[in-house]
Amino acid sequence: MTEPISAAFLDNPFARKLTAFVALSPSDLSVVSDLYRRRRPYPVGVDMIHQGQSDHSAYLLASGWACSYKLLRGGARQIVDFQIPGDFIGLRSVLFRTSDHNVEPVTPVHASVVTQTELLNAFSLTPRLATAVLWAASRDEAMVVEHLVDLGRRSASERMAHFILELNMRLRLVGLADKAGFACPLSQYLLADALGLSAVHVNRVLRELREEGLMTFQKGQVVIDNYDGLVALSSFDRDYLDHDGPLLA
Amino acid sequence: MTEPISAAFLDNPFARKLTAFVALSPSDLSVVSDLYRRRRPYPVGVDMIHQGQSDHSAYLLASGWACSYKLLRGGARQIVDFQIPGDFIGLRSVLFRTSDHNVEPVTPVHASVVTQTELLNAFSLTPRLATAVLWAASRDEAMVVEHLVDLGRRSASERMAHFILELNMRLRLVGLADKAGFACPLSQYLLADALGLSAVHVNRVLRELREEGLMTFQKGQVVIDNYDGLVALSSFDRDYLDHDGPLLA
DNA sequence: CGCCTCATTGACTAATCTCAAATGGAGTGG
DNA sequence: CCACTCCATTTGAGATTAGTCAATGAGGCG
Repeated sequence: MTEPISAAFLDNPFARKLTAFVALSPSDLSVVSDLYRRRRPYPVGVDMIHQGQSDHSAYLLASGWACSYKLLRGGARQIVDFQIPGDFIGLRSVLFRTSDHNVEPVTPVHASVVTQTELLNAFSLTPRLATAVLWAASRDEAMVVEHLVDLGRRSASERMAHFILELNMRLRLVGLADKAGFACPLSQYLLADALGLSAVHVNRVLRELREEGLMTFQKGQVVIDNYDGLVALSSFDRDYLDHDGPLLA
Repeated sequence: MTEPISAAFLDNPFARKLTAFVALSPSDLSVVSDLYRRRRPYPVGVDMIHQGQSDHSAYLLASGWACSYKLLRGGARQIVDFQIPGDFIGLRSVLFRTSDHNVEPVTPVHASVVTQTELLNAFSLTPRLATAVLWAASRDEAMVVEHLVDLGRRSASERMAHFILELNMRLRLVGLADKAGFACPLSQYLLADALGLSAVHVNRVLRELREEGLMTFQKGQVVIDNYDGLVALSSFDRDYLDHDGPLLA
């Protein structure tokens, strides 16, 4: 029941993302397509992964956005990362049992559950797929480190610019953005929790960037008015997003 | 040439750390001891791992402290993590090829180089050791996430308190600290680069914590005057430091 | 001694937060 | 269709946190 490769490629962001790194074989692609076909909806407001839970399943995000975050005493929260179509959710919690944070949908989401057994099974059957998945995991890790640098050493507007550029690169990989902009369902509160700012200040920063002709984020749409300007402002260096792959396979 | 286990345990921080997680067999311990015996000195001021380098070797830190960091345009730097005796340096760069940051000694260091081949070899020969090492890697990752939360959502004094408590827990695991304090070779500049603060503000925060009877950091010595007070201030939760182990082995 | 680096402190400045209020859809019930 | 509510966005004013600049001290070392 293998579909034509081009079809799997077109509507399956996961296949699209992974093939950007390794040339997957038809049998690899059919595993991916099987997973993709199994997707179910998850509503906003219900955690997909909850801090400290023992059920270590992972998800393959087919459509919609999610975020992983930690809550602090006092109600504050820090968003560690956003997940977009094609991303693995909770991969580390399956590989490493590190589910010390929550994951919840930002928009209504379609995702396929992957159990630990299935994943390890798929790894032994399709080593190239395993390689590709581990590559994706190491890329995620590099993004967390870069996020840490953002919070520690960049100003609010640099952070915002850097964040938007990173998101843009990630979305382009799955065909959901181009250099001119993309649809973005994140509220200013979500941006604030990710960038370590207050929502009020996020609003001011967005206005500032708009008035300087760099980018416009309104009504769920990011328009990049001056790409090079944003790159210069945030000293964005895309290297960390397309490094070499993993060795363990 | 296997040494008595107690000897390996006592002067080898790496064995000490790993045995806190899995009971290593005599043959596991002899592998660890062999590595430990191979250690060489590395002076302060010379990078052990340099951003973008292609030689993907890792180090086992036997004595001294190191730090991994990223540099920004403009000279600012962000320290991602400190490495203390018993820690792996650049483990991820061997497993994942993610050497997108620098590592340099903070004090004169003794460490053993581990090549990729050796590591993978040791993994297949001593699976329990592999399990233990991957556990350590996933713990490191949890620390990076917690560090990110620090920078994004905690005030300067909360950050400092949290940092000191985490360091304390880590050092206790290798017998270099107890609940009352520890020797700490970090300058206020290093603390600043790790905590995303200016050195001047680090100094003020330390004074404040001292005056409030919480902790005293002077002359390379951290004295914890009020442990519970620090825990309360920083909402420190040690769970992320002793979670369950990895599944891949 | 002279030269470092690190720690300490004060005075001032800049970035960001908090509080508060106004605006503007989008949906909902009547 | 209108009144109403809810929620995200927007803006202003003032408070707070943390940064910058500058000067001084204290210890280590050739």
